[in-house]
Amino acid sequence: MARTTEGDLAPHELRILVAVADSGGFSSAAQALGLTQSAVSHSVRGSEGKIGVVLFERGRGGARPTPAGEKAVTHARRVLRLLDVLAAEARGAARAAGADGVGPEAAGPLRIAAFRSAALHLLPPVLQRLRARCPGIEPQVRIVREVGRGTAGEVADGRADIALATLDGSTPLPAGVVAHGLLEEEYALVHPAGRGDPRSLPLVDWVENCGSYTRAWWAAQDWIPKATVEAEDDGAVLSLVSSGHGMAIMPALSLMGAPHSVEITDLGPERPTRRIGYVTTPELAGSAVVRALVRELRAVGTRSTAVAR
Amino acid sequence: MARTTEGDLAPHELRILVAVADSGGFSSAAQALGLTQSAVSHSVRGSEGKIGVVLFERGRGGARPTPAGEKAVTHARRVLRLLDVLAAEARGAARAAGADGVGPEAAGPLRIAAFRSAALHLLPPVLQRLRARCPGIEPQVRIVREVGRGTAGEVADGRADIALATLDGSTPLPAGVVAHGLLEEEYALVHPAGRGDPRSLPLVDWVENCGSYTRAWWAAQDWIPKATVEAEDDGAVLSLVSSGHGMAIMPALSLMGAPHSVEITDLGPERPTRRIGYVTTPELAGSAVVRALVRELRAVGTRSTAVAR
DNA sequence: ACCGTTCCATGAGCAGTCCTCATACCGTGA
DNA sequence: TCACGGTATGAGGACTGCTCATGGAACGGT
Repeated sequence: MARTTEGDLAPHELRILVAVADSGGFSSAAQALGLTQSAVSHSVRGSEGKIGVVLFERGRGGARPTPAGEKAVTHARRVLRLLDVLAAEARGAARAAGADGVGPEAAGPLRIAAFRSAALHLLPPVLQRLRARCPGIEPQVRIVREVGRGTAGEVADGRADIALATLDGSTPLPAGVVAHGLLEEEYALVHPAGRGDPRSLPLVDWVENCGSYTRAWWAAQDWIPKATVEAEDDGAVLSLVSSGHGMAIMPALSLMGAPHSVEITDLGPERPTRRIGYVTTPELAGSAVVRALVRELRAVGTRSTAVAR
Repeated sequence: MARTTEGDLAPHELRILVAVADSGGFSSAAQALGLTQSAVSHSVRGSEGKIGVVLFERGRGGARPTPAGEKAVTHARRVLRLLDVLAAEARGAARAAGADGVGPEAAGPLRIAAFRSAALHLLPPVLQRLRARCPGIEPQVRIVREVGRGTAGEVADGRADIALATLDGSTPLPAGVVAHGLLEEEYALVHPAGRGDPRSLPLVDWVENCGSYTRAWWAAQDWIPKATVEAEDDGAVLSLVSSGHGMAIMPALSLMGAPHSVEITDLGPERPTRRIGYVTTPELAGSAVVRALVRELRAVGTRSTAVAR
């Protein structure tokens, strides 16, 4: 008799599944984990035996997850994270036995995914407060471009615990995550200082800038820019503008710390805005570390929503 | 250097932690798991070493979890359950590759906690539909008294996947669970048939009956019962009433299938109601088995909210 | 105060697990 | 055909996790 169910997958087996999915092959997964290709092959075969299902299609280019494999890898990431949380919260509970709520006892690594301007201008004060209040938390910030599934995708795939993301209604959230709004960020016009009418300059745009926020505003204007040039990211846009090569409509966070060679003008009461929020997984939303960060985000984020350097 | 973090806990270690917490001692846990007391002792010590925290206070009479141990055991139950779900969903995905949504491919055990009247009168048709649609799911219903943390506590502690609970605003939900409403259940007056004015009889109450639902209604009445007697549960209440020893204000579910020796009278437009909903953990909310049950709950629950035998 | 009971702790030894090394296999492109 | 990416597989060694046997500590009855 071929026993179909043999037992649960051990953490190291889960890690191997995740590594194979991430790296796209047994050999590269082995390298990433500091193991042998053979060990990975044996382990995956063993996991498949335990579940009773083929998890990866092996081929010339490596290994690709089957539908069952996709499910398994997604869950594997969550289980691994939950194991981390288990240890971290148990340690925290031991430190401050009895004290309830999110206090200094929250501890452990906290993986944050953020788009560039949030990581540069929104997170620093938040993390400073967090460090002061919960010294046991070790925040790890990873900058992710807000393209494709963006920062929220990192959370959905288990690569981050919480993401700072732009929440527009048009692009739907990945499945299995929850989002909450933090602040409404205002757009402003930025152009070279002391150069007269910025309308004569080309508009500089960048890939991550989601047009849906500003489209309505443009439609209400009685002029359109003569030309549009595309830059790598919002930092490059600002650099282009400051050197006099164009003007741009940029969100407040991207304009923090802008050089004095640019002028920032308010777009008036009808200015476009975009919604910034955080995204996390439901099972992490209740964990002490995530709750601690969210509290600081709320405390800091409610101010400084307007344009200011 | 004493390395504080050594690695993740393996499933068998988690199982041992849970068994120790459940059985209240190393020896009994060993017996329950078919292991030696020595193995349990070694394993727990190893887990404590990995986390870096004492998880159980040992003493005569057995072992009791420390606060850290409580957290660890709760998470352990969830991790173990998530591992089950991983395997079950991967198998399901392999069976119906590509088909999305909750279909017949959902499979595996589903642990349901319900209060008495819900288990007796609400669940049967739901489970019948569920069985027809998802034959692979094996529902396990456990009746839990709605006292203390009630059915929701079972979910919070990882002993159930989903709970049917009464959602009143007064008693807060345990941390780390999510709840959704299903139906508004109406209270009605039940009294012995053909006995004249029920107001002359004592009011029968029972422990699980949360007074907060009916308090406002009682305050609006121009009479109060002469006496109140307490019964074990709603079944006992109904039995007392049917044998002529009193009258009661009971929710609709408890009155389904009431004998003809009792008379049920509507309390009018201002009648009290209580909210019935389900409670689950965030990480299970997206799983196929839970989603399948919730869909049937919604389908069945939206009817039959009024009193009817 | 003694003993018996009932817990948990600890050390030694054995069995199974998991990793590595070496090698075989398979499909592709020059 | 050969070289070159990939994975599969078999044998052996280190390690882990279990059991057995024994020790220690705390209580209760006498």
